[in-house]
Amino acid sequence: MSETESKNFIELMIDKDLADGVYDTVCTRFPPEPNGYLHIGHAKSILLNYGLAQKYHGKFNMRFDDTNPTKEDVEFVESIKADIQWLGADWEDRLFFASDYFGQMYEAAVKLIRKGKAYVSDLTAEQIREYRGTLTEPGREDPGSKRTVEENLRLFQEMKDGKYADGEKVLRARIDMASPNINMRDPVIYRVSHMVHHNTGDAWCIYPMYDFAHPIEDAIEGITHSICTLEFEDHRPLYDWVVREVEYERPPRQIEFAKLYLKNVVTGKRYIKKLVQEGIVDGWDDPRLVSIAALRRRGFTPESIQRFVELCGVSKAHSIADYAMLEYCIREDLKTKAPRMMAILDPVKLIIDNYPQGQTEVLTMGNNPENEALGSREVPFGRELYIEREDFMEEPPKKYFRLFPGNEVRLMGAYYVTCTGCVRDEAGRITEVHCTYDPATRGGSSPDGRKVKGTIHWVAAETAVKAQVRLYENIIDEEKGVYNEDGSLNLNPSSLTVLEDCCLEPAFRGAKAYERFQFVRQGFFCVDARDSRPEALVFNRIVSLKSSFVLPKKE
RNA sequence: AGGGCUAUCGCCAAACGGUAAGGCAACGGACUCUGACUCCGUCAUUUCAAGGUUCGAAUCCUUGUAGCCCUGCCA
Repeated sequence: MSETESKNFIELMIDKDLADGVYDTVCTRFPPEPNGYLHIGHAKSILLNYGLAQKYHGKFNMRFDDTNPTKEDVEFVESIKADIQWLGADWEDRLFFASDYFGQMYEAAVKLIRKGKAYVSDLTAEQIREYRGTLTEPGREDPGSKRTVEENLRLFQEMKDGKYADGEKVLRARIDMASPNINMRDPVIYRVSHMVHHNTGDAWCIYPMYDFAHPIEDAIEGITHSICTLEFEDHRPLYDWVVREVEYERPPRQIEFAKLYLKNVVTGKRYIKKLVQEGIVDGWDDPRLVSIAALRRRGFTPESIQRFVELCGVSKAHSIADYAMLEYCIREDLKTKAPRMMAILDPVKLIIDNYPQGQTEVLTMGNNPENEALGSREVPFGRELYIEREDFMEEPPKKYFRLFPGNEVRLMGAYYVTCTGCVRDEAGRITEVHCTYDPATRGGSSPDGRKVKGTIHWVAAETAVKAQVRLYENIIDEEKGVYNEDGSLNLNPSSLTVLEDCCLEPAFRGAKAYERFQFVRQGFFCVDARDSRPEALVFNRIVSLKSSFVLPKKE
């Protein structure tokens, strides 16, 4: 529970800004481009920005950075909004679109032209690249740079009026063609693109570039701290140039932090798109992926992701978090929140020989021993049960406390049973395990106070819900990457395992997806919210088996 | 190579010149109606390296080394 009191470097910067009177409030934003689904990495940015606004009693804005219609789609704005809401970041009534500022951006560009700080270029994209120079050589002056203010004004107006084809002309900021920072070598700030924009339709045929648009968006909204990822560090001088030249008072400050990566997890849009296209996963929300939608479908809670992001911290060091940390967070969160029911994934029959033939009874079991508020449920019990195949061993190794001939264990919440042996088929496979029960131990405790070392879970055979269970493992890429260099897939096909003949207790039936979280001895399982087929319950393994759960090795 | 950034335990990450927090993972042990959970204990004489300044350095200086980012009319 004890939290680290130390502040991250962004908070320290904010503290200083506040102390120095640079700002007197804090306003942050999350500015995604609506061109794909959000993933766990975005969650860090969202929660960081939102959290900062909360902590400093400031504001958090939601803004779609939709300045490039060629890559964007409304499909994504809805999914992004839904994901952010689900994560718990509240933008209240401050949902913005960069495209709503196109008018102001245009005016800002005109202002720059008037100040002699921007000019229209006739160069082609290739020529601009040539003129830009290289990492070690300075660039050359653009011929368009010589134009007069009036000419630039006229040309830019004509660009806006649609006189030019895509690529025919661009507006460039006049900064320094010899700058060691290539972003400062007269960057293009407006391009012609005759496209229908999802928000502004065909109102515009010129669109601002990110480097020009973003600082203006931030300034218009009164953002104080514009937090972005490390790769934009080189753009900060340009960001500062724009807010200075457009003459905003109290310009926002850009601060960069390191992205969140997960070890061996695929987040690249390119790869995921390919996985979806090739049908290897069933969509952007396939539980094996780490998009927000996938994590949600898989049963992660917003709280668990908040916790995870918090645990990861914020810094400028490139880092890759262990998936184990994410698992820890969901385990912690679900531990007391989720009802726990019994499910047998690899069933073998357990027959209680001294339990009256035909008799059944109903036991009441608590849904979560750590949280009584979750109530209880009725669980049918009978002479024939299913137990986990691994809960019986004919010849147990040392420290094996479950069923073996002569040993007494507790059937969770039911009775003590003593194993008497097993039956095998011709192939030698165990088909039945036999035992006797002690009627005096109903409920799972003995009046004489004797103890048992093992407790196992079970499901009554007669009422068991037979299910096909799909266990998902992450799509991981071990070192080599998801795809080999030749484009072939490099994945472990076992990333999806289908278990047939699983047996679940009746309480599963009719439960809402969220309520179906379980412990099955060693893992959390969650019914896939998307799959409602009763005969094919879909589970996502959230916690993989740990070595300590594997049977002890024989010595 | 020009510029920018980063280097603290297997993984995150504190420390802001005063003598290396914490979490995850791992490993012991106790407890337990889920071999979970919980609890208790162990886990960096050392901070990329080498020098220097200082009573004192992860923190300052020097010189190296390694990794990441930048040559879109993407964001």
